[in-house]
Amino acid sequence: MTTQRQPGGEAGSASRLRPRGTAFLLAQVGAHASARFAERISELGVVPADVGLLRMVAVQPGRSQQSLAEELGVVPSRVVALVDGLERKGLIERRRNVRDRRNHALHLTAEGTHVMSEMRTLGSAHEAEICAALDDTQRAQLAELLEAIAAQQGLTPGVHPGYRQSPQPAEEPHGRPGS
Amino acid sequence: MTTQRQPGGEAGSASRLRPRGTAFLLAQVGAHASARFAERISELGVVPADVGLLRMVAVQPGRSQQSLAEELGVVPSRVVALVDGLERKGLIERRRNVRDRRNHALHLTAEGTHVMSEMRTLGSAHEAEICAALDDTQRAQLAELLEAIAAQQGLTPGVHPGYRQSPQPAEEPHGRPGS
DNA sequence: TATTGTTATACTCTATAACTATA
DNA sequence: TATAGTTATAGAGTATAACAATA
Repeated sequence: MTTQRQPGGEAGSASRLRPRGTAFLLAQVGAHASARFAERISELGVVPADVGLLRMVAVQPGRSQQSLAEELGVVPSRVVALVDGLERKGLIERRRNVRDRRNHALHLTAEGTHVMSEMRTLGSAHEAEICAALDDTQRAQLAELLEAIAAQQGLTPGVHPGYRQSPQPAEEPHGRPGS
Repeated sequence: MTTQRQPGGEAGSASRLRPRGTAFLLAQVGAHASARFAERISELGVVPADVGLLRMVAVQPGRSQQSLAEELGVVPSRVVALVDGLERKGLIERRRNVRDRRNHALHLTAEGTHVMSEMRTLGSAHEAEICAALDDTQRAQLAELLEAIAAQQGLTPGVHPGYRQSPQPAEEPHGRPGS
């Protein structure tokens, strides 16, 4: 079937045999990795969007919802929905800040801490699965290249762009399936 | 912009110690690439989901909706919606198959062909933007590593997993004894 | 009866805006 | 008046299932 070669090789005449660009490969493999990760964590009862929020609260307990919204790049009401879900599942709890009672300080519950630990285990398995095709040297190489791109593109470390609220273009409805 | 602040920088030793996994980086950079691509093509009046379908019809004119649904991994009704949109935009047309009148043969219009050509230009610019941090050798290296992963993971060349209908459990059925 | 495509419908996700309670 | 959070609402995206036309 398609002869996949490095870009920069011979410019394919037939679009059928034209090698996929690196950017497409990134999107394709990245979406696959996301989907597989989502599958894995579903057994913990959480969705991908929960994970980043949980980790932020774990790293910095007592954070306000506002600050999370800002760092994740979503509107506050979205954080409400996410925290609602996590609270319902018993992984997180809201505590009124005594100094400013408008503020909700977020903390992991014992169960939440446990889930975070489980998540680390799943994360390792996930990592192994996705990189199964590569040896250690290649993995290091890949990580280095990706980090260079991430830095140059101005991505926030640890924050998945899926959180970012899509700027609604004037004309076309936008959108984007998987990612 | 080169060095992004780590959330909880000074205090969050835990997240500092352990660099993001390669799988996460893949998901992050991949989602970013997808989002930027979506932004770019929006000026052509199409969304990412349109692109794969357009390309398939371009490569193999006269295809049935059924065959597209199968290859993309979506339900037929989804193809109806996509083709509806593309037909409304004047990029594609349905022609009744004379032999089997149940069948709709899909073809690009002149405008559709033009848009495909524009898309190739945008694609090159996109590629250059995403890989701006890398030199030619590194780009080749990256493509090679990604192709190895894609092949080992069984991804269909040229098909973005975002199409695939994934059993998305969404917000995990309540009642899940999270305690 | 089986197959291609379509319509009707429902459900999830997520942003906007109005609202509450503090300050 | 300003801020943290919440609720109400609306729109896009996408699957399921019933349906129509054709074979």
